[in-house]
Amino acid sequence: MNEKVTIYDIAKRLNITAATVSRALNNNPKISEATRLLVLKTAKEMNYKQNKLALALKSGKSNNVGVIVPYINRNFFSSVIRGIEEELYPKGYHVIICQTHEEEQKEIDTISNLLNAQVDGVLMSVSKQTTKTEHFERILDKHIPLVFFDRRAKLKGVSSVTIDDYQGGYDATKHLIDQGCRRIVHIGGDTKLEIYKDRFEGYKAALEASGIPFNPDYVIITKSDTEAGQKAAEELLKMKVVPDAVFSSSDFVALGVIQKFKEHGLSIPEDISVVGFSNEPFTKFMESTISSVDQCAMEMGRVSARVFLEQVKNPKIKIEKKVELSPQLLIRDSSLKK
Amino acid sequence: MNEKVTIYDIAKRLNITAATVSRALNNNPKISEATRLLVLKTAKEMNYKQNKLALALKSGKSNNVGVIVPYINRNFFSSVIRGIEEELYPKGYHVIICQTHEEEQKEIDTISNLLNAQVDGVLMSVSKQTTKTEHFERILDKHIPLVFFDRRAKLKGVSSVTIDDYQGGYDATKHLIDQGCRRIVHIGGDTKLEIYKDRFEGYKAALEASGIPFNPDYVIITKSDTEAGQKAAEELLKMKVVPDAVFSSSDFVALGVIQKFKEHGLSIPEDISVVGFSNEPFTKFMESTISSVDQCAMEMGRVSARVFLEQVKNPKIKIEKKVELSPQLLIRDSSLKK
DNA sequence: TTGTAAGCGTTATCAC
DNA sequence: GTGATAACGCTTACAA
Repeated sequence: MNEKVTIYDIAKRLNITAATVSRALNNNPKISEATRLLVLKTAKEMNYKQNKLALALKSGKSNNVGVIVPYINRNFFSSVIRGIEEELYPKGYHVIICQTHEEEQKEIDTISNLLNAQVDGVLMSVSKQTTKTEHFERILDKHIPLVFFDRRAKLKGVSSVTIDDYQGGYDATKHLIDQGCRRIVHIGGDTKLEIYKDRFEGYKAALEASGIPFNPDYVIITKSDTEAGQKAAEELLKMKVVPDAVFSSSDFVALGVIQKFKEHGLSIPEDISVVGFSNEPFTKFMESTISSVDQCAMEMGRVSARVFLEQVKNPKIKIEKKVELSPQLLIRDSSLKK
Repeated sequence: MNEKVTIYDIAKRLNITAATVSRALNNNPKISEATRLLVLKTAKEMNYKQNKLALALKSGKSNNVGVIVPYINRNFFSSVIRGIEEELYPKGYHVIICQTHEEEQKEIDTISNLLNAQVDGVLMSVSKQTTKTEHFERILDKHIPLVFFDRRAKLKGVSSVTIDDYQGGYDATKHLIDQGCRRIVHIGGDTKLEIYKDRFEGYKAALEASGIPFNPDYVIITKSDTEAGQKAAEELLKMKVVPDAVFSSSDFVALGVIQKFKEHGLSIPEDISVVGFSNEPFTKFMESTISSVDQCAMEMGRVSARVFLEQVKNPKIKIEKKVELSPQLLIRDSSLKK
């Protein structure tokens, strides 16, 4: 009972041909109801399962999509992937996971691999190191749908799903201003990445809208971990006039900042208000919770999947669809003065 | 330049046959060095890429493995998957992700799907709802390697990679005893799941080893979220003699317990010590950190992948390999008295 | 309505 | 050492 049953086995059993079996199984109209039912019945009896690989080779469609992220065990990315999987599985697609470790070369290799494996689409978030675009073009050359989520490459004709990072930065900063803060620091990431640039721009715009002059000394560009946050906080503590708020593009950095400030006896948010970005789970589990901007990760995954499905359905039309989800500012203890 | 190049195209160009091209590409010894190099050169020139699907159909090996978890965006599972991916990618395997949402039917469907897709192996953590084993046997019938990680089904002849949950429960409880606690509560999950049963057994064994009588009233079986922890804490607060320690099989429950206790003015760990399980990221980010038992998620993924590789290398040998990793007790604020 | 045969891109087994 | 051919399991013109 463990050997593979093919349509030939069914055909042999019924003294018909494999083509007929195939037609019956695929509800091809050009077949008599009688044989159709008979085939279906015996197929079930014999425990026939379609070999997707043969189908894939024949049709050129593997029913697999590749999803490429820096690291899969980062909450944001695993949540996006969850959304993608939940949207695509019911449509018969399987999700192949690949990690770049933020390395451009690995991204290039991975794409090459996925193309060899004949994936029907690639959904990805670009690695931080990436500067080239040739490997993306190789996907487009093959007319395979490519969808960027969150981090996209500068490339014409490619769809993307992001949040409005500018708005996120604006809202966060505006909220701090509303709380009475005036000396608002921004700690961000490398502005070569659009997401960080946009958050930074949103920050500046909010300052300007409130008539607060932009101070370049109040901007720190650094990595996205707790340690970087602590170091940044040390810098801030050295200033003649210590800032009264921090808007960070990373929750981890926000956490590091808070830790260091508390260590120095400052109160959050009374002395310094802090808002992070990403709505990492820990921000709401902390004893004193951290305000953050939610990135709608699962929704981003779902929407990315839908954009892919649209493109795969209309292969001729080359649409560049840019979906921008609305980020949500979550105001919590770290920035809400009583 | 975007159309697919096959070995036939190369053959045509060189006026040789596809078989020869194939041999050259696969370093088959029965070929002259001259043609080998020539083929390799033109293959590169023409930008030939092997079609993995054709190879897969021919060989019966897809170079894909299915990984099935309840939810991919749970830190533990995404970390295991990261480990699996990092171990398997260099060996040429792709990881296909599937989620069961803890539903048995979805687990059954998923396995059926993966088998149709001719995966070379299945690595999985069993859903909480699962009671049947037929769907696992279908994998074994096809002689496809099956590896359980963390949660395994009761099934002979299947390899598994787990942590020593008994030891984890023992260590956590012993630590609480060493801290001077005597009225130690255990909050666990459904003991139908081996992991919860083992942690519970470890707890009991540690009590016994220290001559502390086991008290059934000190055992609460519940779900694994913060709310459940808060409810459990309320029950404990109603007791005539309030316990002095809690060992929880879940970090989320531990968090809920701590929140509720603090709400009632109790100090952690002075009044009640708490140890959780899983080493969820938030446990070490909290202002007052939570002790927990680390489950070596990434390592578990790596090892699971290696067990799969072994089995796939020796298809004849039917080994039931049971790897048990050592959990690591991480003592933090919530249980360490000054 | 059903059968025949070609083809998807490889590799493997024969011959030569 | 190279070529011809079959085979993996399926779908689909084209015939019948």
